[in-house]
Amino acid sequence: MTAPLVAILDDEPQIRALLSDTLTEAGFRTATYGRATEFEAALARATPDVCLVDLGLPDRDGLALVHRLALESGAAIIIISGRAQVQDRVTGLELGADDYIIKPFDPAEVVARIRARLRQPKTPGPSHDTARFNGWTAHFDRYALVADDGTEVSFSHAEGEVLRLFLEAPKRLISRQQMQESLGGAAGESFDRAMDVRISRLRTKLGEDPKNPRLIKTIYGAGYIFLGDVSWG
Amino acid sequence: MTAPLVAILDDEPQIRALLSDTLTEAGFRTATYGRATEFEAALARATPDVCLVDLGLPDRDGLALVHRLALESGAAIIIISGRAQVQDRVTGLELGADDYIIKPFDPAEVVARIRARLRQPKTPGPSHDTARFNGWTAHFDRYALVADDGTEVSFSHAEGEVLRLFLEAPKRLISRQQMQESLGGAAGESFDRAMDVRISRLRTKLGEDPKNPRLIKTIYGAGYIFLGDVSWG
DNA sequence: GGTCCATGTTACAATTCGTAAGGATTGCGC
DNA sequence: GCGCAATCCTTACGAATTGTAACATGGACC
Repeated sequence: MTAPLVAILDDEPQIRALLSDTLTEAGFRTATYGRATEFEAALARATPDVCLVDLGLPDRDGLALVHRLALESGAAIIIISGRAQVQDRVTGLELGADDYIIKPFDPAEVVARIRARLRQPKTPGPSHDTARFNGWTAHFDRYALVADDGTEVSFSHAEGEVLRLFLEAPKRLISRQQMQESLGGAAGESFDRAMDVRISRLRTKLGEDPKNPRLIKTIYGAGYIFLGDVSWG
Repeated sequence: MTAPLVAILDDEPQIRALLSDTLTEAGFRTATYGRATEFEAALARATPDVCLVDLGLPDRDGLALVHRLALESGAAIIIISGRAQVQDRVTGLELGADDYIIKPFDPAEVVARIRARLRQPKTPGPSHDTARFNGWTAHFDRYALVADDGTEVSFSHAEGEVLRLFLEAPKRLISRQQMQESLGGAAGESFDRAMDVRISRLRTKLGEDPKNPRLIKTIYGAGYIFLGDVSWG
């Protein structure tokens, strides 16, 4: 009976240290991450029982990450955020978070709320895993893209990873390295053109004009950016 | 599929009315109680899915009631209290409450937090031996699959193991390794194609189109995923 | 213009998966 | 024990996917 593992995702080192210390003291194992890509790469190996997620991440839309976690991971998800508006809390919870704690927080309460989550059995209920954008609807559970006119294109796992990365951080620059970390998993030496191929294939499935891509834009020397108005549902 | 029942226990009629109205609007059934004795008497008849409990009750120690509920009832327990000290929250949660909301509260957040609790399954439910999904009913006690039109297909023990694994985690990715561990038990060296065969046979029994399986999807390089709306009975 | 280098695309090979066929094992009835 | 049937694993080969290599394209800079 190993101690439950709590993953901590926050970009502020001080918060990470505070949470990690408190939770270790309370008898949990902890793993801390400062960036979403780092966190996601680790998810493939270790599966935490609880995830503490800060919404103000530099490299990813935090809510989209929460949504994905809720669907794919069996872990309980607790948002810790400085955004204290009721609307923030409601959307966070609706997207699949199990609890929402407001900064500044009391460590004792965090521990109590984690324990409350661990008392419950796992297995989050099934829900849809879809995102709409510019005439398309991506069904990640079915691995299919459905156009508004009804035509359906299926995509593979590798293509879905790329697509998901884009949809989780729309209108934001994604550097090549970031992408490699999120996808390849194996951290960084072997120069990889595999990603280009993935993107190429995804582009053709989206019906992009190679000369003038509207959705997936290449920023020469920097990375990629996904233009498109995404709404998860 | 009846709406979830939310029990509301608060001594202030105004709060009761506010909560009841909001929750009814949100699609829940509600039952309101002003005193603990009244509430406890009702528990014998109706079993609510969620209990909203105010701690400041005139006729009973609220925390003791929460503790008893947590032990005896399968319902999710949410405390709504004016006592805002961290210590209050911690003890409330430690005693078995699943959430703690501070007065004054925003009704929308209450709804969101109730929904978050309901997303979790109340019972792990391995005791049940039948499950319905997408036009089929699986009878694990009889090793038979019954279609809605009455046709019956029997399945073997090995096939049943796979089917049960899928039905217990619908719409979730099940990695190949996970499956081997759950089924074969044989610790990790000889990678088997046996599992593929099991799944293949199960697919044909479910009448899946090999080119386009709708229920059991293969995720190349990752595992399998069972799509389908499962309800155990 | 020309050159360099990042990126797009295509073709091919390696890996992974599906399924049919055969054989091993188990259980049952005689 | 023997025959038979059911179940399940293994083997073998075809199909799908994915990464790699090779080549083509196009921007940046002079």
